[in-house]
Amino acid sequence: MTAIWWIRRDLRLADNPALAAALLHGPVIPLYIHAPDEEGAAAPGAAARWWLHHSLAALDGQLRALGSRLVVRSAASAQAALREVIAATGAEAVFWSRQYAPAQIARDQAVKAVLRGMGLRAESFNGSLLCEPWEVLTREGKPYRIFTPYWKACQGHGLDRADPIAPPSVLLPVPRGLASEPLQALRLLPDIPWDAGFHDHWTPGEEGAWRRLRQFIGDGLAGYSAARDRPGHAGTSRLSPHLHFGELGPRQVVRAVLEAQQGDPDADGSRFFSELGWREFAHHILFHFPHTVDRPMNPRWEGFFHRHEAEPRLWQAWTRGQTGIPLVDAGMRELWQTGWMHNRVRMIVASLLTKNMQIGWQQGERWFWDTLVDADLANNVFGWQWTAGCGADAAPYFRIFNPVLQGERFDGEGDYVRRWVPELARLPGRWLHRPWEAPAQVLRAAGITLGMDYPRPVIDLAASRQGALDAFAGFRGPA
DNA sequence: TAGCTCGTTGGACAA
DNA sequence: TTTGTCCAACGAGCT
Repeated sequence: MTAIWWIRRDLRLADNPALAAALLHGPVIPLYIHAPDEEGAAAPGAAARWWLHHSLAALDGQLRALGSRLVVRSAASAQAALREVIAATGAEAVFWSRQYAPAQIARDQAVKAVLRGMGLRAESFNGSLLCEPWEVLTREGKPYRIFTPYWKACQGHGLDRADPIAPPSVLLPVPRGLASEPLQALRLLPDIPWDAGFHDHWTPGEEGAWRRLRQFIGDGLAGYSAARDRPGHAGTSRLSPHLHFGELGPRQVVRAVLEAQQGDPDADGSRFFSELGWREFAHHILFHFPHTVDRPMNPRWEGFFHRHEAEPRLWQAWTRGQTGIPLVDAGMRELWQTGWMHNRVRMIVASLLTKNMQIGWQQGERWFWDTLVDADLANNVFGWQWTAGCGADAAPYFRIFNPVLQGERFDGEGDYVRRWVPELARLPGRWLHRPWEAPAQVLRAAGITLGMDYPRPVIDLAASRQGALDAFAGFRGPA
């Protein structure tokens, strides 16, 4: 009794409950459907499409090694593609891992109803979260809005509830006649080769994910709490794109870290786990407050973050890493060249855009969406609203990052700025994060003419900070 | 129920 | 240089 494994963002064979259900049912058709128009705001951006292409290729390789292959279809709707494959194969069941963006939920509900109406088994599984959003509620049965109590409750359910499901060791072949499009036909890769540097930093696919996880556990876990804040050092796990595409599930990550902890008393996973917790919380918020896709979680801020929507000079400087503020430029260039940015720097560039520049967070969110390989709707929207001060965060509005002080505190050696803003490489550390204050002879000795080799700041940090504070204080919410 | 405490990631300024 | 305090007011979640 043939079953379709409808593959979405669960591009792995190990610990995959949808695949496991399909295997129990009978011969499995691994089907990837490309129907981005259906996904709304969650349709992958350019950098994520690059990842998706290579991850699908990797999955196809794994499937072929086991005797199967990936079936790829592009279609106007997933439902249409599923019907075609069902008609061609006589499949009697479809299994998939859940997604949590509003458009995806609506699509899946409709698909499930139609398939069941046709007499098929249609079931969805939790393939990407530690806790389903509806499992973790306050005692009043309402969704949490504050991280700490949420995470406490989530952990109370047990992070390591079930044993991981082993990957299949062999698969039955997909029927010969069942057509599949070549991956290239999906046109996921960029026309202009801006992705040239990506391969130096990333290996999409389940194998690459495990290599990254093992590397992190070996090198990074012990010093994680302190090292994670320093963008110039490889102190973070860099698992975010692997998790987004489901090449690893968070349960597998938890399990691997717990096992490592048993053998090493220095390895304390709790800080790292709480980062997984933020990922969970972001999905929890998106599920329970679906309007946050493009509107503030708190309606009080409706209409506030739009004022300099069309300030092209500031916007252009920000996107291109030419603001004249070294840490910000380093981050934006790291993003452009690698498809990723260190988390602390994400907060700092977002703070500059939304507060100092007073450009709407939605604009920054969409830029990140297109340029991050780990772009994840729940995380991205959550992070931007958090920084802008209109999301699930109780912090006061006067928290505005100062990119100079942040640079001096967390990139004191200047490794990060020197790497991504090489024109400043010869500037002494004392001036590296504030080149506009450097004496003329220091700049000369470093081979820098401000305004020529490196921009003067496009915005006055102190004045714009005050401007943002005034704007916040003066805003009384929508009428 | 009503009250209490607390809120990932900060900055400025004074001492 | 480091440390402490303040910067609004609120509302979530617990007791």
